[in-house]
Amino acid sequence: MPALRLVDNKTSQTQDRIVDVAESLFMEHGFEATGLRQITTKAGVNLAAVHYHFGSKEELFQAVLKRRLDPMNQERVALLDDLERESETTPLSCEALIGAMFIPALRLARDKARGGQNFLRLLGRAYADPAPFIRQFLSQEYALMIMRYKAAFARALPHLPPRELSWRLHFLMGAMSYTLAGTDVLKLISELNPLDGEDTNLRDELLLRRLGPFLVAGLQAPLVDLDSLTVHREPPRNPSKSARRGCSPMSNKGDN
Amino acid sequence: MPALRLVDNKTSQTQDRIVDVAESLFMEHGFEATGLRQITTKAGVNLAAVHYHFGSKEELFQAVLKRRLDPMNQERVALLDDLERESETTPLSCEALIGAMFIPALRLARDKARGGQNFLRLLGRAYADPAPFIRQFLSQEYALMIMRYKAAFARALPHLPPRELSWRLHFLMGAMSYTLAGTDVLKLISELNPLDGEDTNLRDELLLRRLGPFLVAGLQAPLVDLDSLTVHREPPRNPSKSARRGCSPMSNKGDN
DNA sequence: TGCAGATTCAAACAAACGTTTGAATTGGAC
DNA sequence: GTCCAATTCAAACGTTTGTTTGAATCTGCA
Repeated sequence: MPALRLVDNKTSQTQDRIVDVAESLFMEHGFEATGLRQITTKAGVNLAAVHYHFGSKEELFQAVLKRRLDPMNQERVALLDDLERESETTPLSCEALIGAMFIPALRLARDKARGGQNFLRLLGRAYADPAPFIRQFLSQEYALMIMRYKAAFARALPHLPPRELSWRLHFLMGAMSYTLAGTDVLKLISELNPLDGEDTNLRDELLLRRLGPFLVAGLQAPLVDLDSLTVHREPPRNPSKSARRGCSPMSNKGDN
Repeated sequence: MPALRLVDNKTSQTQDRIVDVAESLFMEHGFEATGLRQITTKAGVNLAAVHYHFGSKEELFQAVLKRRLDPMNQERVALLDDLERESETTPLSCEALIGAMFIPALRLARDKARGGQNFLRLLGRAYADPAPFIRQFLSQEYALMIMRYKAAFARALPHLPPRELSWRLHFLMGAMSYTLAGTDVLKLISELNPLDGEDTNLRDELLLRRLGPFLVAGLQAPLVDLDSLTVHREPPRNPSKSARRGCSPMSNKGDN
């Protein structure tokens, strides 16, 4: 039984080819539906090479994610470090924090021709996967970055109670990852952008200028009065009344 | 070869058991990773029953989704019908529209003990699945509802250009589906809610009171000036400048 | 040249996959 | 009781799955 990855000074060509092909196939068919034989055949390597270099299919999957995820989150933290170093006294703005979170992801999406965009779709799939080894891997992979940004947002929005902030960041991550994954099953943005295929930097800037204000406004939304809610066990006979009841309590309490 | 589903007056017990078990297993392991033998064994039915009643594994999957998706989206449209009938003249508020979209989904999540929540996680997986038969099925399943609400939001936010509205609804669906799926890989809302296990109606109302204002504020965010953006091919040497540059252009143009 | 150690290779492992088949069983209508 | 259709059943179809094995090949150092 050969030792795993004893030589790491010059990463083998075989490993790279496997990870490259695995990334595209995992993205296309998902983790479970992708066979090792598809990967090794398309990569032009022997089937046993996967287990020799990575140990198992699961570890190969983690290697695929780790290769791009680690640099992205490190860049996010580095940007936050820079921001905090430059403005030691004044708290950072939500705009700056959102930009620092979003830009590394966009840069990743743009990287390596089409590989980057594929990776983010693969990441979107991994988010929704309940397999323990994936969830555990992802949560540990994001732990540091999330902790840092959570603290930074708490300073940027000092009036928000901690739990309210957690929820709003939850919504933020939802909108952000949904947008980055770019699945759009609902064909909401079907009207094709006339800038498609043009300058990607310009497209990214356009996207950030749309997503940014949406998220900033959401984060800064006025606080609601959670105490005044009344609960009804069963909705009343008329469904329309139930609907109106359901949205009216969103009325806010103060003006922030 | 027996005809498929010729008798539909009294739905067979076997079909229901298959769909019930398939829903929980598809949710747990995903479509590809779930074997028909797992389903039929756990359901206590014969292996061939799946093909007899549904035709194939793919059609079984669609049946699982359709069973809960159809009523939910029909309820959404019905609520919108009621709202529009009641206030013919004045345009509907964003709060009302968001509530009408969200409440049927919450009611589904609460339905059938734990089955509902499982279904929404399964739905979250299906969103991210690039398999053509899933994407085609979902987009046709949502088509009518999305069209109706898009038009309603357009009337509620008449100052938004169509493309801007599409993007904001895209962000809205991202936050909403991410929240409904309830995966939370990033452990953002780890601080467990003290209301856990208590009245679900109250929990739902709380959730809507948090998500609603966030989305309303996002939808009503001031318009940005998309013309004034300048594009840089390569980010400057100092990464912090790149970060600040990335978030500052979010500054808005008018006050809506 | 010769000896390791790292890597690749073809081949096989048991197990599970979706699907099909044809006979056995069931349930009502006459 | 008989007949017909709907349904269930056990068994097998041919593939494909992830993983393992042991020998062959390659690479670099003495």
